[in-house]
Amino acid sequence: MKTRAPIVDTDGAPRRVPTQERAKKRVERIIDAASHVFAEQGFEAATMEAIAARAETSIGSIYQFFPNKLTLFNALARHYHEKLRAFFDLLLSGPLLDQPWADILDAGIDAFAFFHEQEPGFRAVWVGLQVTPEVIIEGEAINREFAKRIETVLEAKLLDLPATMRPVVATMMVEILTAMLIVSARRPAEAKALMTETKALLRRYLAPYEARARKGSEGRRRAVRSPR
Amino acid sequence: MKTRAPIVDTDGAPRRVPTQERAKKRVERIIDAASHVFAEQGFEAATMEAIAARAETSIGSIYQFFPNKLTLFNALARHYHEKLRAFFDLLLSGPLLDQPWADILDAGIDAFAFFHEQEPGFRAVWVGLQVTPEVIIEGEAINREFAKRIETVLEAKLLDLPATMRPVVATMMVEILTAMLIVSARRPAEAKALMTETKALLRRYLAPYEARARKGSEGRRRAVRSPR
DNA sequence: GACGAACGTGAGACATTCCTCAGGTTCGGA
DNA sequence: TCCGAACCTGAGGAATGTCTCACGTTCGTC
Repeated sequence: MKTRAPIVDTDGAPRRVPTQERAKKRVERIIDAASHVFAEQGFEAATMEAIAARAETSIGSIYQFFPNKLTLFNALARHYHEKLRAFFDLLLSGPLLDQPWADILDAGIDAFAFFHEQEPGFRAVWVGLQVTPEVIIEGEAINREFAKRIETVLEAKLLDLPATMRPVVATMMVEILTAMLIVSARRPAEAKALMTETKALLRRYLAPYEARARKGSEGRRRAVRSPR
Repeated sequence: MKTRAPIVDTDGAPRRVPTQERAKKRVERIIDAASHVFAEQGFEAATMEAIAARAETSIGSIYQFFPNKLTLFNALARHYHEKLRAFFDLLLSGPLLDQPWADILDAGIDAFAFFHEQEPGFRAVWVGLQVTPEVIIEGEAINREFAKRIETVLEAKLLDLPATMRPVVATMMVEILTAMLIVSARRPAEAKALMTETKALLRRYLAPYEARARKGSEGRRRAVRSPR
């Protein structure tokens, strides 16, 4: 009989949780290796053996902590989602929010692009690229969360954007930025031009929603706007 | 899900070409079945057996005409590319080109969206979704070709858009439209709103490039350039 | 130092898939 | 009707992947 010590529910399958420092380090190495291999090969093509080799450990070790391949991938996804959350908390809690909306937009795009190319496995996680449907659903959640954050900025900065439209506009921003970052990654030569255009495009898209001082009275009703 | 044997695109591999009517019909059935299975499962998850079953034939028959899985997929891609080409030839040779640019844009988006949701396997082919890197490269080609076509429309209609910027702008249009169609497919409830926004977004993006009556030269209508 | 728990290993059980091929069937021209 | 070519079939070869498990090692505690 074997009482498998600390047992935890990792996506449904029971697996050991690392308690010793040694094991924690190993799990870290596995996640790091996985991020590279998944990024380079895609989910399907990536093999557990390749990940084990890159982590300089054995397959068995991986299965000590991750019950299966998909769980490992999801762990990786969660890992990046945490990082991204922290990243944006930092970004939006800084002095950036006092800037004009167009500057926030540019800075946000730059920041996201930076994160995008900085983290190896991030793209494999963020996009549902080369991945099973299950994972795409997982990815959807963070997309929506990201959009929600953008909504709060929209609310604060684009006073002429009706509240009911905020979700759609935020979704557009997230999806378009994501798409263009992927395209940029596929075409390094055009990447810079494409990102510049993306900024211009989003600016023009959002411009009509900026509450600006209008001279004279028009027949159209104005959105409520708070004094600043 | 798993790739046991090497998947290589041996387009030059010796394979029988169907001569009898019976075989032609079979090939058609295989392609049709493949389009459904690939669309539903993705490239990796789709199995040749599933395709054979759906085509109501045997695995052996598929291999009579297609040397391997990737070649079958590429044949499917070519199949859709043909269709898409014809579709756009029709669209751009019609009376549409005499309309204002914004109307062409809307009509083009609608048409593409229609094609997108009409053809089952098209999305699997158009997007490199759930597919090996080899196939993404293949898909890039048609993306660029599509962009090239858009460039000619830009040239004719958006006279204030510098020639040097046309490639970038056309690429933006293709990639953004594609991305939004994929998102729409993932979120049916929001699809309509997203497509409406996509139109608005692209209009605002392109608006500055419209040659409009400027002070001094008022009254002269926008010139519609004759085709080369 | 002793000892149990946690940890690490990797050969191999098991599963799945791509693709082949030998043998049978159908077609079409003579 | 005959016959060769085209066609069709599906069991199985070969390859490769996921995941297990029995056994060996290291750690933490007393």
